[in-house]
Amino acid sequence: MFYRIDTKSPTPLYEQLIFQIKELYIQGILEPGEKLPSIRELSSVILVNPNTVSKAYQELERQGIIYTERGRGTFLTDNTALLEKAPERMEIKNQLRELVLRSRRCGIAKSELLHWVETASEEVQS
Amino acid sequence: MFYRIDTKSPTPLYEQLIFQIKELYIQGILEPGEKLPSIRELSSVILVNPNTVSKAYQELERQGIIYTERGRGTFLTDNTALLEKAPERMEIKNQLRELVLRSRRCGIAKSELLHWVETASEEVQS
Amino acid sequence: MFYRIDTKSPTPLYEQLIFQIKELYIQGILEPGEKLPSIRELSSVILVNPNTVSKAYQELERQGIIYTERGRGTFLTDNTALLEKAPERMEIKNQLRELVLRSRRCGIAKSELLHWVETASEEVQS
Amino acid sequence: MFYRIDTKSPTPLYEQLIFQIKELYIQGILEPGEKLPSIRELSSVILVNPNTVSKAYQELERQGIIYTERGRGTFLTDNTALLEKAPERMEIKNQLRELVLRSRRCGIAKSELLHWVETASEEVQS
DNA sequence: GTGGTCTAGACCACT
DNA sequence: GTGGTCTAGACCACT
Repeated sequence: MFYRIDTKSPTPLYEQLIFQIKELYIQGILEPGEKLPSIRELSSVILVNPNTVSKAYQELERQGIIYTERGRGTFLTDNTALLEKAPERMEIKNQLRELVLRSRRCGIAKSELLHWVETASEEVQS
Repeated sequence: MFYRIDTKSPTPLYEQLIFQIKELYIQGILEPGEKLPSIRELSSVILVNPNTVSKAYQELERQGIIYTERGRGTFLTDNTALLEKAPERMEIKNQLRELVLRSRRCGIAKSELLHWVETASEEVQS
Repeated sequence: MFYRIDTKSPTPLYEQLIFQIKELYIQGILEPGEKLPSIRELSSVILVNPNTVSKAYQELERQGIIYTERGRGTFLTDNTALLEKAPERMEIKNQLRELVLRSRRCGIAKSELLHWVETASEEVQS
Repeated sequence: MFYRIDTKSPTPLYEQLIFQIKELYIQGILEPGEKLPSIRELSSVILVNPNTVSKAYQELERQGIIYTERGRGTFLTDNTALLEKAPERMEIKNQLRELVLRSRRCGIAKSELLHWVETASEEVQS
């Protein structure tokens, strides 16, 4: 199975799930229209509380990545916007990794990088 | 005064203080050997509990940025290693800001960036 | 239960906890992967404020002895480096006790021993 | 001058003074009967509050190393017991330094050594 | 329930 | 006055 979460990571489990499903979708492993596993099924597979899976699905629905049909299940939308941006996402992700590497070499702590992302995000927002 | 914290930010107050003092030090506004305001003084200036300032000072001491003299106060060390890396720090910070901007344009959420920094950090560590 | 602290000792409570958990781990009484009691539980067992236990846990995490899973609890890492050094630690501890005994016989105060350890540590560091 | 104190050391200034005067006495640099500098004089030389010097002198007097004559000054006693134990003191000090070195090599923190000295002292006392 | 952060306030040793 | 430790208790996100 390709769903996997790391309970030791500082990233909340439900966010890990969100990122993973998005990633699988962008990489074409999951396709538009495809049915996702039910909350109970997925929670038993990845050994996580059903509430955690539910929270992830709700957020994905809010982002327009999935939709639910009462009684039938949860399905991936045909989100072309997201798919089109896949290459740029990849690039940003790689450049971020590059920066993390350089940071390590000059002794910048992870907490500092995270804080810089926070502050830059706030500036951009306003 | 140049110390300021933002109670609305998701970054913990004590971390904001750590980052700020480091930044002031790197920019040369605070100089090696200089005495920092006492815990009580600073806490009354920035309207924060003394324990919060204390936590920040203790972490800075752990990082070798400051040292304390019992009954006398807290002073900045002569941390040449940190000062020498100032330009590269600046550059990394700027490139990070650039990435945040680009991310915004293609709809990547802040939480996603934070998670990528987390995962990249873990990979680098091992 | 094996957790116990001495409020009359000059060693801070949180340090006593750190030393004790490390000791239990090294002696194999606590094992890698094992879950430590929750902060609230332990604090109620040893009659200490939760913040004090928290401080000890955070320092142990900094030392790589334990890790925390958000919302789940605190667990012992598989710190082989520490376990391998157990015999030498034991030996050093014993020889230290021997020196303390001899010191007592020729009227050397505890404070003097502590100071010698301090100064020797500083010399070694540089 | 041979009196020197280190304000950055975690050892209290008045204890540093005590240790230093004792050391100078044991090494024969200060001799029995010799007059020590007055509190005001010494405090101005080593740039320390007079109260700190006073506290050191009081403790040395309590230990029978010095005595004061009202209006004349402070003098070193003829403490043969202390002088006779000088070689063993030296040896213990050296062995302690050796242990500190070994500790460093197997990652034992200074705080741990200090704690072991504390606990061993308590055991011996009882 | 779990740990993380923060406040208010006390007490202590050292200067 | 200075930092260090500790308590009591609140609030938060995550599970």
